[in-house]
Amino acid sequence: MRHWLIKSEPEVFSIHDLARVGREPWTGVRNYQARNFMWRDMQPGDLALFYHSNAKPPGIVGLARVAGPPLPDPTQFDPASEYHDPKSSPANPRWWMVEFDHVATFPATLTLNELKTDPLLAEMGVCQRGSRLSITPVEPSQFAHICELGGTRP
DNA sequence: GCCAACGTTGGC
DNA sequence: GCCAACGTTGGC
Repeated sequence: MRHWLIKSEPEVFSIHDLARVGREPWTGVRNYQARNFMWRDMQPGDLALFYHSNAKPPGIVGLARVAGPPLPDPTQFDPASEYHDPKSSPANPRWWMVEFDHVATFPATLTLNELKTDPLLAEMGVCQRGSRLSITPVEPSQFAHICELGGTRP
């Protein structure tokens, strides 16, 4: 099993929204690197850290699980969607997504500042200056450490 | 609101 | 294929 970190702006979609709906299609990713993670590398059952970006404070707020295989992101075919891609077609989809299930909500945010000041976590992608990728792989040891700090068992 | 980082676009 | 311009992300 691999481990991941997924970013979401809580004003758009928060860990509480995920807890409420239970399962959410991760639509709207329009970066090839992040797409490849979902399309090629994620397996059903993989666990992900749920990260709130553009939040006060930013940080990890819970856990999610990859619910199934990659699917074509339907928003790419919808002319009314802000994620519409006229260069894509249902016969040859360009953008893929997975669905995430809610696993846990941390009792408190594990803040970016805490991640950066922890020697075991400071190397994580999300801690690096200028990191903008919305999906990044996480080392199993880092994942386990974060679950412990977050007071949560996956 | 500022701005560094980085991806994308498009002229050549 | 190069690279300047531009747009977006996201912490601060």
